[in-house]
Amino acid sequence: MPMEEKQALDAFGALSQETRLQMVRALVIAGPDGLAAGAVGEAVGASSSSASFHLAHLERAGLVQSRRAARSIIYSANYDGLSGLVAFLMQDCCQGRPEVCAPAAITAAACCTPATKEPAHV
Amino acid sequence: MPMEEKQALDAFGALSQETRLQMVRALVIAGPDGLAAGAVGEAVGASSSSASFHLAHLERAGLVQSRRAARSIIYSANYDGLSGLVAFLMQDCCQGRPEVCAPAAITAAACCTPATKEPAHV
DNA sequence: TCCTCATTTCAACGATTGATGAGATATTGA
DNA sequence: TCAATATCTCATCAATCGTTGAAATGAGGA
Repeated sequence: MPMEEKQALDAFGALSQETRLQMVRALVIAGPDGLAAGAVGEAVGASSSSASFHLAHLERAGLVQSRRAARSIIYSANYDGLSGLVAFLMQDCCQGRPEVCAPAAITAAACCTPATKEPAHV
Repeated sequence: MPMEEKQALDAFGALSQETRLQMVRALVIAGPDGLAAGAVGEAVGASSSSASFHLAHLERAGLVQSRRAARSIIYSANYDGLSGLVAFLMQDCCQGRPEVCAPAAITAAACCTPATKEPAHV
């Protein structure tokens, strides 16, 4: 199910900024355990204030989520949000045009290790 | 092959604006024949000046392309650019994480009419 | 050539964005 | 309770963005 347009606009806006794109990458790589806000900031070379600003932006956009752990706030990638954005891009924005979706399907199959998941041939 | 990061940032920025997102939709629906600049502007309710501004932005981002036809300039969706962006999102940004790619693969399979294209089981 | 249509370019403006540093808030441990 | 740590919030400021209307460009038809 594709995400709502408003949320998709926010998500695109969130990913259109270099610092935030790097943050998403770092958090995706970190996996479900996530990283503390400070660690994310350090990973992308942002001040604590700037890191907080951008992480809040990403959270508002539904691309990451946070939880408190002791003194730290741990951020982690929101996989639903990310895959929802991919789905939006293919379905809603690109209207399911085979010219867009077919190459995307090939990419998906190639990049997410077909062995992990059956092809889901609908 | 994923697009370059700089271009992806531009593309995300281009899609983060309502008028431009609607323009892309209109052009994807219009298909390879495209629409004249004026028609795109009318479709999304933008002045000629504003339409020109946003179409130029989309073209810079590699999401649409233009050609002249008589007095009109015809814009059309750049399917390579769009599918490249989907690929970037899955591969580069999301690092090929199955949590992101698997749902995306299902979406791709479901939305682009599997009958049109073999599953490309790589 | 002159006129008209379609589009782009330009300058001005208000609104939004991102960076910075200071200060506030929340949690832990002594 | 007090001090230390981790993070967030706030105010400020420069830069970028999007809109508007007027003027410039470019192509086609009389």
